[in-house]
Amino acid sequence: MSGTKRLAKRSIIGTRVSALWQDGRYYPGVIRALAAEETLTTKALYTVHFDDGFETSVAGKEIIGPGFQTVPSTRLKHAQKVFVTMNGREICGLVANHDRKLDEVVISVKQGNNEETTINRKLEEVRLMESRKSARLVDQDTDYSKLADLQLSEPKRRAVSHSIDVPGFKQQRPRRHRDSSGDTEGSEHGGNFDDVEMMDETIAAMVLTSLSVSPKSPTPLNTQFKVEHIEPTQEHSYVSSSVASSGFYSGHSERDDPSPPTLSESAPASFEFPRRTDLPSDSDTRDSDVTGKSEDRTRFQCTWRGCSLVCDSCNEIERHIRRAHFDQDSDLELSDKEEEFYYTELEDDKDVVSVTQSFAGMYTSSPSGEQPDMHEMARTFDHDYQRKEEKYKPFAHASSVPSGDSYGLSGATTSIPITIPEGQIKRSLSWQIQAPSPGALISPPLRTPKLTPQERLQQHQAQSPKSHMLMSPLKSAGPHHRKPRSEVRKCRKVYGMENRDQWCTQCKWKKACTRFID
DNA sequence: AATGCCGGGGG
DNA sequence: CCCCCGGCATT
Repeated sequence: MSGTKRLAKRSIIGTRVSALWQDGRYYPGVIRALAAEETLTTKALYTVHFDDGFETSVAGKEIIGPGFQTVPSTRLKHAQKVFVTMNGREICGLVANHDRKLDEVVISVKQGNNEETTINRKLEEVRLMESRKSARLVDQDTDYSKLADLQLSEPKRRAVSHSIDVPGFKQQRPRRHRDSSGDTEGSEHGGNFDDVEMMDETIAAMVLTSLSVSPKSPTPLNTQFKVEHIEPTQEHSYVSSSVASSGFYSGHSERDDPSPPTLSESAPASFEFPRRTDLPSDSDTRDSDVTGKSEDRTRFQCTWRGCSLVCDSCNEIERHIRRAHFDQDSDLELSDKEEEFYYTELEDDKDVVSVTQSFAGMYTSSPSGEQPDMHEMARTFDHDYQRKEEKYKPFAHASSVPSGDSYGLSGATTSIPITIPEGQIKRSLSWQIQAPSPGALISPPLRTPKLTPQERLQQHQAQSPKSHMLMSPLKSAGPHHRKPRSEVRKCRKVYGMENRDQWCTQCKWKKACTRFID
């Protein structure tokens, strides 16, 4: 009737999922946004807002949940929290051991009283999320599992309101730690590289030092830009730069954990943290992280969404990109130097660029807009998601958001109140630039003989050559109810008939696809 | 012919 | 609600 677009009940945004965290375990959370759409060479990245307040980008393949993998493809780590059905009831337990070969997951469960039992399940019987119950429980759920696993290290308090500020106490390190207690990973190694090595404290320290703690902010411009750094999930740029750096400091494992160990961070640290509320402070370190470095030379900045790492040499940055963003660290791949699509040189104008980008990187819950860098713009790929996200972002520029669809909002306990200083920020970035330059598309270097549904999906996304005008808000396309057939990115196409179970519900019911809305 | 999905069922 | 499907428009 009114809207041109009938939006589905659910899109990926807002989907409850369980996503892989740096510690190699999955944690419950909500898809917050598409952090980086599929490109020819890379997997889609989603911004996942974990129930415990953290937020980070996760590759689609590392997300379990409706619309994503149904079952983890890797070995479940010890102490991974899982859910299984036992006697018709869903119970929660911790993985004690997972034998891939035997397809056997040994789970230890705490029963009502205090007896602990172990059960064996097949991988596909194991869920990483509660099946039905939602938010409240996630939040409430006494994590028995953990309680006994390690003696509760500190009196935890429950944050009741989600928007309380924690003035003096900033969750400094947005990263969890590999279980300091019982991550007896060793139980059966089968050459599992899926495990995440913890980084040396030393190295971590170095990294942090070299990156984020430049003692002063040399650039005069910084002051002016400070404002822009204060809000949306600041940890974003923070996180990613350290992730990034870990990439080339540690040499292996794409997902190292560079943060220095903190004593009390316990294993799957899901519930121990006070809810993190974004505080408008602490902008300076990050500032320098991005802008503040030696000024006089060409440097390179990663333009990957959510990352704005700056490197001094072309090689470094490419390496970083390869490691941190492409899923591979082998140097052999990417023959055609695709990395160069993801970084940009910083020179005189770098101030603008980097600030802009870093902002774009942090945006998370602000209007999308990604590489606002005009130079590189010419060779952009698919910017389609800009439009999409535009619609899902409930907050942010109140002026231009069409309003109306706000269900993307994590139906759960975690919504961070974000206040964006209206005005300038938006101005300084142009959200919707797009440069459809068909020539810029390289033929995808596909090297997968057999495609999983996921990969098909990715291909599709990568290939679909769409770019039209950005929506004109008040203009309805026409009076006809059937809109011109949309893009070919529908569940059926993407997943194929064989994988019907992966389709979005709507597609199954022959309704309008909710997964690939356009 | 295949796809996308509306409108209209039934449980 | 959840699920199914006839049928039609679009490709």
